[in-house]
Amino acid sequence: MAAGQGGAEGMPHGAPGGVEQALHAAEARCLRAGVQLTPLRRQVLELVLEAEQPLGAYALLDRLKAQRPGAAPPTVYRALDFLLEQGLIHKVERLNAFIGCVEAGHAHHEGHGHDHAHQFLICRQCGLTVELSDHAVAHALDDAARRAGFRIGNATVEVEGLCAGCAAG
Amino acid sequence: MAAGQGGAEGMPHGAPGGVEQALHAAEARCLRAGVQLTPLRRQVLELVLEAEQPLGAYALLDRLKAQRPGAAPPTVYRALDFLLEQGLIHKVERLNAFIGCVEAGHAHHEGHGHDHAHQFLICRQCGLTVELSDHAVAHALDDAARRAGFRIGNATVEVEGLCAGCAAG
DNA sequence: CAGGTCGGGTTACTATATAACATCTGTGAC
DNA sequence: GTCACAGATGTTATATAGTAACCCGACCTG
Repeated sequence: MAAGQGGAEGMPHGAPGGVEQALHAAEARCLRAGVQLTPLRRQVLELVLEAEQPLGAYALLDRLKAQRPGAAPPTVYRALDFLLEQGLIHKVERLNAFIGCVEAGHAHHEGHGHDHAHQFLICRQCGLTVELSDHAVAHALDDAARRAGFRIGNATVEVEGLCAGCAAG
Repeated sequence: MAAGQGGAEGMPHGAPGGVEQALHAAEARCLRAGVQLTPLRRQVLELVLEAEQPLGAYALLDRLKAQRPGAAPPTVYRALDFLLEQGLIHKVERLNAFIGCVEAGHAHHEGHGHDHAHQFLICRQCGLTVELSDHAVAHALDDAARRAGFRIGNATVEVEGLCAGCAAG
């Protein structure tokens, strides 16, 4: 929970030290939700969290095979579906890839977890992907949708651009 | 908010009468841009515009085959790439599908066309997909991205929810 | 005509995702 | 104990989405 208490906003994923901690938080959360973070699911989550960038399902599958030779596409997709449902990871639609949810370990999200407003910034050059939880964006979107008569559910917000480093370089 | 003078905002796609008109606008626009809206590209655009919902590339391919028996995946993908570049259609990432751009025919977009801020509202029940051009959303996103040090490019904003009809029914 | 660009045909392939069925394991009913 | 069930995973096959590479013909230009 600590890790990035508000410092999480705008942090790149894959901060190496935080992985263990995030796994423990995920365990606790699943326990409380009454669902099972099985060894397989935990392994897949770990692979996602270890990566510095969003990973595709087949990239995950390749890595998973090192530990589980028998792994096949359904193996990884089922684990990913579970992790998505629990709000432990997100899918980046533009990349067909998966990334750990920065907010997953935060106490104030536990309990309603898998629905927090989030946005991704994706650097077109270096691939850096940053998760935001910008309230103003979420609110504007909510507003616009309501004006159009929509009752809104999950939103996919992904911006492609250049990160500070690449823009400077 | 020009064409349809505010009326276009929030309109469902596929208004049947408008297809011919949109095709003519597209022709004029391509002429001005110095690019060719060839018969194939025009056919694909027509198929996209005729549909009431976003269509996948292979659904388009099937329909295209009625007119062009030899059509293959590259046939339709190349046409779609062109139409995307010209800003005549959009891709809905969550559906891997394509839909006509509501703004394409608007005078004030011609000339810089393919980059206007847009958002989609997608009804999870009936599939109704509505395109918005909400300034507040675009601005909030721009802001948030700039604060994170990103120079922003294209944004994908897609909200899944329930349309007015389905929420009422 | 030589050489270029562009649109499109054709073949083959890669990548992403899911269906359907089989197996195993734990739990509660009886 | 064992029957039945549910959940998780294994296994095989297939569906869907997207691209690479090469060719050819039309057209334009020097």
